[in-house]
Amino acid sequence: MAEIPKAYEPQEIEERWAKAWFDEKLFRAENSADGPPFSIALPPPNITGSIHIGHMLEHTQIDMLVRWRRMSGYRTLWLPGMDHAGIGTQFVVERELAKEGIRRQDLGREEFERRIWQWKEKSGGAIKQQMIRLGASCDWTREKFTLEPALYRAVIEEFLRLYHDGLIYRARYIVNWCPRCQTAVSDLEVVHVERPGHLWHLRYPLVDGSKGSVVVATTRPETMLGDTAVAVHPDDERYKKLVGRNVLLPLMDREIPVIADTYVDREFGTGVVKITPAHDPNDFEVGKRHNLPQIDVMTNDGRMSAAAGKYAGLDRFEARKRVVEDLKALGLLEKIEDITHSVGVCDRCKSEIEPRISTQWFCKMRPLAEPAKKAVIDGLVEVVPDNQRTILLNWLDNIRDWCISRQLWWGHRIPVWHCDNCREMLPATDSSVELFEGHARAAGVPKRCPKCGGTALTQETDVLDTWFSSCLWPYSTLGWPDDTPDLRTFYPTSLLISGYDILFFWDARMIMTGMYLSGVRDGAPPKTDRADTIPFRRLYLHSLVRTSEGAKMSKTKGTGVDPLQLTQENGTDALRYMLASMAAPGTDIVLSEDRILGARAFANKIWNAARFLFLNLQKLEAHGLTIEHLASPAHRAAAPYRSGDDFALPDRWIFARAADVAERMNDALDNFRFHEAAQTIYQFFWGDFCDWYIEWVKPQITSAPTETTIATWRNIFAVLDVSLRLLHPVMPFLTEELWHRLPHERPYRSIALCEFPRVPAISDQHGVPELVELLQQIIVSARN
RNA sequence: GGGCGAUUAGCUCAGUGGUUAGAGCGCUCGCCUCACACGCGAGAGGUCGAAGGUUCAAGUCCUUCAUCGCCCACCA
Repeated sequence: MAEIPKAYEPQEIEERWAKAWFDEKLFRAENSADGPPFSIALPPPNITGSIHIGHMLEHTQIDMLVRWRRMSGYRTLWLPGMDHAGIGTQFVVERELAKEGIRRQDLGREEFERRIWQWKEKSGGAIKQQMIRLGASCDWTREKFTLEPALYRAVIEEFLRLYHDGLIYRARYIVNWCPRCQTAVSDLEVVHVERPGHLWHLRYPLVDGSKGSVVVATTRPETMLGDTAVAVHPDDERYKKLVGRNVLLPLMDREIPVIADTYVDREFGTGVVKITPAHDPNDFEVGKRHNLPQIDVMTNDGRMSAAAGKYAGLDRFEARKRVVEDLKALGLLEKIEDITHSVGVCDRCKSEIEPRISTQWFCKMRPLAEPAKKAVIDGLVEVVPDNQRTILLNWLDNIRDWCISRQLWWGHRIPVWHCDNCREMLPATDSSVELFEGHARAAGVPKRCPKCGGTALTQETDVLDTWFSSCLWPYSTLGWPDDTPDLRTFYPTSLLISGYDILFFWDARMIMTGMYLSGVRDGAPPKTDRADTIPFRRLYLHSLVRTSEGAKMSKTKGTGVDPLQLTQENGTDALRYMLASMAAPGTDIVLSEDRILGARAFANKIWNAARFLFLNLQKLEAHGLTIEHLASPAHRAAAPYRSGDDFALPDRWIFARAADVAERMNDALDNFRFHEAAQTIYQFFWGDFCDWYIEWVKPQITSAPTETTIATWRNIFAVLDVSLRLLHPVMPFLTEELWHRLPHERPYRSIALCEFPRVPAISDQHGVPELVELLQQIIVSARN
């Protein structure tokens, strides 16, 4: 095999195998062994661009486990797909359109949706190609997309069940409003950043003709235009006499009452709080208790509304400046304090979030959270690392209702119709969908209003939060709500691997909706085994790849690393190995150039060890010895071989080591210790097999054949074979290439369908490792 | 304001109470030895963040503190 290059050149090999695996549908679940099912749903990447290094870390870990299970005899399904990612995708497509000077409003809803579908084809296609190229052993015949008809139907089914059970309601409430995205977002989509700001102290005069006044403090002075009261603590002696009287709201010249409410902290500031029910969650509650008017002084795009009087039309930050200036001119600006405070910004576009009253759809979470909490406490879903379990339980304990409506154009449209005549709300009659311009929409359209008989019905324009559909993923992808063979075979999935950053967004909601939709109700016994209602039996939260400053990798910040470029330079297997070797549970990863180079050297080492064997074997062909004589599948399976009456010490040792390594790798992989699995096989292959075993047997395999030589040759090929199979989950391409250079019984397909090594080949190992270690020490001193 | 994690060799990191704390990279010395210089052989390098405590035994368990990072939280 003189054609074996001296240095491992991964590009051509990887591309060839990636294509072959895909074309042959090698990882279709039906191709797996007939053993117990093992299933994983891919956390669907957002179709907002392409794969980044964080995806690659996640996919490497999933793929290692999936390949390992598949090789260990499980009927294995790794189901891939993509998420439509409502707000995220709409954001990037709007940004693309902006380059052409187009706003989505210019296009209208339908045309804009068409543009996004085009984008989806492009981005989704790119992600799929990248995953294939990076060796993800998914069953692409089962690929899914959250907006495709079957999954659209699942979402409507979910909505209707929750709606009819009274868990989904529509209400006017304070929500997090993003003026850039012009939609409400959930609490989880607001990120808090510490920023320098000001606390403005404003003086509101009493209207009783006295010169008296109260001073309130605010970080958002422009909201004072919507104040409808000031509040003091009922037991605050300083202000008791003011309660029930009025102050004059400056700039608006509106009389507003002084009210008493225990919400006020007497110790903070002056002990007087301005109350703006339409722009602050606490004030909203206070306002409800005291029947205060709610004055929304802003518009959807973050400008001041008509209710803001002469400030109407101004941008909210411009209005802030003007309000402060005007108050100062009136002598009502008591003081300005410099503070740093936490500002909520939109997770997606980083604009400042405006707490604002708005009519939205909500999902009651307490009834969903309680059974989930109990299940986690009872250990029905194993959470790894364990400390994440506490974090999850804490969150479930403090859960609040979920704002599920979004004022977007991209997503599952809420399946409710409004009667144009009487405003009655009519949910879809069933969860069926129909195709419109090639894409799904709700088909269970109500025909007439049962209340007024009107037939002019208009569907709700809001769409659902992306996570409302994502949380069905492990079962909607298997055919739910239908009872399909896939659902019966592969559900609940065996494992969920996700980043801990989406524990609340996704993982927790999957547990909650999974249990609920399976019929688990708080206080009522479930129809099936409770564990079978949880979408996954184990939950592994993997680390995040961070920059050296600790920030998350981010494309928008330019700190994202393109894994394709790194794989071009170093090879996919090397990058996979590097990521695996750093993936210790519970600790985030900072990429290191050195570690990548080390992994690349390892790939090259494996290549050259094999090359050495094949080159020397060639020399033996003159003696009539072929690889079939030495390394046929039967020969490899029958190893180890005796040299004469007994096993040679090196043989005995290397097989013992191999068995030990196999055992440790099985254990490591079963416990998500990817780094240990990677380092164990590294140490074995390089430190034991190359540095010692090959060196020891070199004299025999480089000289003319004898019986001992042949036994040695057979053993060495058997060890190579075992090594390749042990390595395969982490370095699939290289091992596939080398494995195909060994002889096989036809038909043969892939090392990926071979058995993962498990059992020791030589049982009698008393004292061998110790003896060899002693020998190695003697040899080392001799070298000195 | 709560919670979590990190702190170990020059660097990046492993270390599941038990002999002299490990790896890779880097460094020093010697090698292009007919698989590999992405390599081979031999080395140097650590009071395991600080202080207490538990234990026959602590990098590992407990307490306090420091520094860094992350998450959660409606105090204007």
